Amino acid sequence: MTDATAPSAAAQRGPYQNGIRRRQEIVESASRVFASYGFTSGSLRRIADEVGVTPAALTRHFGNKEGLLSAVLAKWDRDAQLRNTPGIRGLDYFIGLRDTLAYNQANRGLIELFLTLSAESTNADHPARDFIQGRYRHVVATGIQHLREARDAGETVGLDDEAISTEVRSVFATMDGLQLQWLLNPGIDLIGSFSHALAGYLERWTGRPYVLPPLAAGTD
Amino acid sequence: MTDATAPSAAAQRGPYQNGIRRRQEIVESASRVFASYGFTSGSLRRIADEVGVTPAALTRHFGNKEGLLSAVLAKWDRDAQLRNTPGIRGLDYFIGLRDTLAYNQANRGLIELFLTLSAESTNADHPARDFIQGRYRHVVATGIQHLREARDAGETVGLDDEAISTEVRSVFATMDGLQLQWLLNPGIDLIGSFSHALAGYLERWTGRPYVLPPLAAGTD
DNA sequence: GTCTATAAGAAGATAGAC
DNA sequence: GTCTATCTTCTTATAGAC
Repeated sequence: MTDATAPSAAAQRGPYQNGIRRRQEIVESASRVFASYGFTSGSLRRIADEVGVTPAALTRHFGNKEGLLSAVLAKWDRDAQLRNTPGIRGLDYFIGLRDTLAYNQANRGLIELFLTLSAESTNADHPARDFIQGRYRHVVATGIQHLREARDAGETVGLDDEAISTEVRSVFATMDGLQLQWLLNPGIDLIGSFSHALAGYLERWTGRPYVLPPLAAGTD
Repeated sequence: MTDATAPSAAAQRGPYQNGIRRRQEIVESASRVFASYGFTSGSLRRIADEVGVTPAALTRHFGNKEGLLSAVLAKWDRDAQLRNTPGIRGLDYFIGLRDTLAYNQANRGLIELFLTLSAESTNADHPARDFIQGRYRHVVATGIQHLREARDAGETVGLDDEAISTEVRSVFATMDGLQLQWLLNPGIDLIGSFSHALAGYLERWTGRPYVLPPLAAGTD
């Protein structure tokens, strides 16, 4: 396929334009396939068929299958960084987790990819194990930092460092577990259930009833 | 399925003794392999190698790979029934979840199997999907029943049916999420973290501080 | 850059010997 | 009951044409 469709203005006639777009297509397709079938069972052929090329084109672009997985994880990390809003701190960080959940619900593949790779990473020699472990460490560390900040600002009652660590882990556990339930049964109210549970955590931390502001619409 | 009846006293010299024992060995090995690699990626060859037979022997016993999975799930269900202690009701049921967690921690393969199959069952046509969905439905229904019983006995404050459903789902979500964290990082205090979170739920339900009795030793 | 063709191997499953 | 041998299909990866 020569693909000599010289596009008009925007597309420069530079030599690597199509290759870059093709790479993006492949990474997006690979994300879907790995999310659905896992890394081991998700085949290069299926990805290639989705994109409309042959498996040889994939190994050409990414060296081998693990190289493609690395590209998928790198993109995941990059996208997560972009969604990160640095202005939110302290207890507001946890309230903002509902927006994360809403985003995940609208992008089901993200949850599937995390869960599938986590399950596979149960094996010590899985290529994504370090990434998954590191990502969890980072998320928990961030949560701990924000809850400590809230405590130091006097917004909480009776939380020592150990309790903070446990509470943060429990919040993310509840979040992950509800996402798992939603994957298996999309009929459940994911946001509502988490909001309910989150209010419970906040009430315990602050020692007073907590009213959650409604979810901002259009979080897309 | 033939499902030969259990041999009465000592090993009768009946003709099927070795076959039955061999079946058990295969199912146990398959549970381990499916837990580690998933159903799709866990191969008959690996299971056969573990047991010390050829893949042909496996298909001979169970028809095909799905038949072997069915046997694994059936055994899982049977074992779960045996651990079920029918005397525990109401709020005590939730306190008893810590014992379940302790058992799971001592039998890591159980958690791996559930998580791996859940992740795979994300695909609508996975052979274990109905089983996993049904199992979750059953667990949630049981929890709802016990929490309602506690409410009707006047042990809780201000819980309508919808809140009960949400609370029960959140408890199991926290449990599953902590188990996932423990699989990825066995260094965390699984029982302690869950006990802490569980106390929070119980305090919210009963409206008063809740002191959890220590975990019974030797839950094996 | 993507293709066809192909290598080298592992998968599930079957047939028939013992 | 379990074996060996074999079938078909699918896997990742490479070589070379265009």
